[in-house]
Amino acid sequence: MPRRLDERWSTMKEVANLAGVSKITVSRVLRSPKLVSPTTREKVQNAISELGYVPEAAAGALSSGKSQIVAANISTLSGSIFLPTINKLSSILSQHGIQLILSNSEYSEEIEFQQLSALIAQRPLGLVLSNAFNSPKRRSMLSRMGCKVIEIWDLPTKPIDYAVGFSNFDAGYSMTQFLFKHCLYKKIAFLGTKQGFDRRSEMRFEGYKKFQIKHKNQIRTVDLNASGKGSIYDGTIGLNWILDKWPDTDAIFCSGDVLAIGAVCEAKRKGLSVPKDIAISGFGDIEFSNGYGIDLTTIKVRGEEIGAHVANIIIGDREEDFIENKAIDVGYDIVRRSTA
Amino acid sequence: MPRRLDERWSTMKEVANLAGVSKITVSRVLRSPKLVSPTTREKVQNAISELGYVPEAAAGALSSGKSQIVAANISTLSGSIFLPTINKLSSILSQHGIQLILSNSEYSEEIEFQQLSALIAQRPLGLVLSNAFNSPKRRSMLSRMGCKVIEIWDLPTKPIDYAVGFSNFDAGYSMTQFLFKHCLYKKIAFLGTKQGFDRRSEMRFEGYKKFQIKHKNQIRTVDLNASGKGSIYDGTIGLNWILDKWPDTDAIFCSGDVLAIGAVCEAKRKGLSVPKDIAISGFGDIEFSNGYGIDLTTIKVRGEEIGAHVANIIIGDREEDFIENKAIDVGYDIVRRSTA
DNA sequence: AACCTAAATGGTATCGGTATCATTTTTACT
DNA sequence: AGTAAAAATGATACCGATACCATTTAGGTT
Repeated sequence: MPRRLDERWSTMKEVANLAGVSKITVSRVLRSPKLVSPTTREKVQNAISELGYVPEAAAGALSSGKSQIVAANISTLSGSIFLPTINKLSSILSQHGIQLILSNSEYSEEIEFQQLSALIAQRPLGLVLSNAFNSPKRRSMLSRMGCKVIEIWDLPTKPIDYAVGFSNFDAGYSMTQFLFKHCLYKKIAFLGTKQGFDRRSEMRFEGYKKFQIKHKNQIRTVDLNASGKGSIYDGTIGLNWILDKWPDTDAIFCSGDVLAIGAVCEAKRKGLSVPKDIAISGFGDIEFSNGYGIDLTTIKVRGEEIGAHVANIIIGDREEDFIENKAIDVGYDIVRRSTA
Repeated sequence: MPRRLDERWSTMKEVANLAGVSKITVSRVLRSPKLVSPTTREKVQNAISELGYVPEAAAGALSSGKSQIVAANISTLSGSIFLPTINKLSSILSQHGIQLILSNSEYSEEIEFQQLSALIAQRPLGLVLSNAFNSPKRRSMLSRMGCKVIEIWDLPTKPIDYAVGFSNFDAGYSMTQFLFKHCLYKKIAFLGTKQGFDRRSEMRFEGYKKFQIKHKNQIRTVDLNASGKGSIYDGTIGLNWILDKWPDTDAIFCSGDVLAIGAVCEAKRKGLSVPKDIAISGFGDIEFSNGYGIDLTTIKVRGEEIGAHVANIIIGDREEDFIENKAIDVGYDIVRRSTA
């Protein structure tokens, strides 16, 4: 009894019949046309377009054991920080007929785990993660993945498989150093998430801390965890908290541009001059950081480049190239504009 | 000869053996646990966790004829306008074990067509489109989809299947009316894409035009097509072009918030007072529109609500509810802040 | 012409699940 | 207790492609 409820799409068999060949030949025309004679190829292609045949990915995946899917789990879509990466990745992959499955993990750990299972169910070619998942349960799942696991936007000391990013620790250290040594601010505070939600932000904080300790500077930071994830509003609050606690602060290093924009705005609202009264720097160099009055001093990250590298890893056949090059450092730039 | 190159994942058969049941029972435990006795269910669940079994989506999809995938093709990821919608959609779907495939169509028409084919190959449960695809070839493909086609962020007169959005035409008309009748600006210009790239923007322009014609007002607009897609920079240029051409313009309705922010900024840079010398309004109410100094008058769109509706349409079993309700209007709000 | 190699094509099993129907076991009721 | 209905479980075929091996055809050589 036929189970095809949906008769809309013709099958490879039907194409084969119309073209007067066997279905394996149709398969060859689609996957390795060079093995098929030009005459046959044309017959088959005519049949394909006549029937409007589109092969069913699930069948191909099952049969070949390889899906045409890449899964990306990023910590958040809002905030736009990952957009250039995702955009670029998706563009390149789609040119190779590979689809990108996107999921975000603004969830409890349990649900996150379910999500991971759901992604594994797709048996993707690659799994792109923006968060270092380090719980043993996760690591064990990931190491069994059987596909390329690519961690992005950071450089873990021990990548599961591949990593494309830069050192958030170094970035935090560099910016603090830049503010201290180059811009000559002496009482620098850090504003941003320091634990839990965003590990990359944590690492930037650690970089800040290291520099401050090394130079025997006071560590000035407030806890934003409860309130927020780096919104503009968080920036306005954070600035006030810091200035309340340490009124002589002369620079604030914000762990994200959005926070920084909020802080700049709030400083101006309070009648403070930026950077004369208080210098502010950010991280990310999102579109809004430059132009229209804000003109933020920040750290520019090459998000698109990360996406392109990830795509190459997934598509690349010459895996040997990466034997010792599992971690790609795309670096970052400190961009000095007018806020610091 | 076994073809399972990847022996990492155990199969349903292996789970069944370990639990001492048939594999169809394992399938039932996963898909309709109520049909299985509690005792058996537990045995099976133990086997599943012992083996770390994760079912293979491709096999299920092939066998059942239903994938657990929804495909979304949106015109652009950058610009962040669709983010709340995608975010919400993805969240709800993932709670139901459905994966979201994302592709963006910043491509030539031909490649776009290939993309559509690639999406069809996945036999998705639903196809979400942010652009009204109207070429006959596309429509014929889409009508054969055999899945729910959902157009978002606009309300086409004849939806292919479903539509969730609002009338961009009305929004354009309303904002113009608001500026004219409520705010009493008399020489209103429109700044934005008027053809080609973004149909929704076109429709807002048409709304503007209709109001202006009806009230015998002059239509003031410049062609941004060549230069841009609505960046901040486009806003700065656009403002100048408009003021060069019609120096007595007293209000500019920008077809997007980012453009509007650019325009506000440029106006201030030129020493103009906003809104006294020139009023500016936007569209979208993105996060950056409010707060920190910009405080833009704009049209607020309920992007998340759109995502939620889309998810309900896809998940909803009670299809009857939608017999005559194929188009859901989520509306919009004009938000008056300080720039107009 | 005979023969050999390479190119082109086909037959069959199989991937890992689910649909369908059949069978067994349990429950409920006269 | 006997029997019908319901619940639980299983056997088998099948979804639509590809892998593997076998076979046919074309092309070139001596």
